[in-house]
Amino acid sequence: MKTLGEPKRCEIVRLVWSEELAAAEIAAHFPDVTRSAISQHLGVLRNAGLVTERRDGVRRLYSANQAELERLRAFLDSFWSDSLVRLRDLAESSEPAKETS
Amino acid sequence: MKTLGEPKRCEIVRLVWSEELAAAEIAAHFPDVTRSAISQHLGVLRNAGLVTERRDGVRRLYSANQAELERLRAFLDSFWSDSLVRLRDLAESSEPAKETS
DNA sequence: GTCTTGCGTAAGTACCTGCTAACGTAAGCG
DNA sequence: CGCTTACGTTAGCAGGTACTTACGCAAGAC
Repeated sequence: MKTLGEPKRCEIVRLVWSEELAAAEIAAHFPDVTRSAISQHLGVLRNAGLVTERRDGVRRLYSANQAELERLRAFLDSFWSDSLVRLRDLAESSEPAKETS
Repeated sequence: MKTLGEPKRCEIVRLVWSEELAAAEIAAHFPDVTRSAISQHLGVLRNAGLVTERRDGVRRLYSANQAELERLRAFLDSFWSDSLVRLRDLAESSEPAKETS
């Protein structure tokens, strides 16, 4: 979650979500920073397991790790749903007069 | 999103999601850090609009800003659904042989 | 008034991080 | 072999940040 907190990394994941892209192609989307910076971001994403790397000759193709991203999505879903459950529990315990005879 | 990337702030939001808590009560959940550190985290969360503050005499009660958190949830949902849409579009454009006469 | 309680704020520090510049490396072309 | 391409990696730096310590400030209690 902290990894995707960085806007550039978040955008990189979106780029490689549906299509495999080479490092240079990804870097081309960020004209304001050097390829080196993007390469480091890719290293962080790869280390976090959010993207996978595939070698094609001299190029390195990156794509999103759907499984890991689905895990993150599940965690975020639980974050909200658990909280809503607690909200409901609180509502039930604070307004018991309605149902109690 | 970056704000919730910090584990302590994430946990604080969970704590005040369903019940209003005073600053000292929140700090009590983090024995390893001083109240000052928690107070600063609360400042960040308040600044980000994720929690709201209510004065009660000398105490300050914090609760989660449901509206803002729902906005965040919507953004995260769009993050995934948009990506899935792009995946589908890609699948359609890369396998047109099936349907094309 | 003084004292305590509950909290925010300011200053200072150690650490982390995102960046650039320069270098290293493997693949392919001649 | 050298040369280029497409990368990663390292060193170093500027800025951010999470933390502690110390202080300030309002609300009651007395």
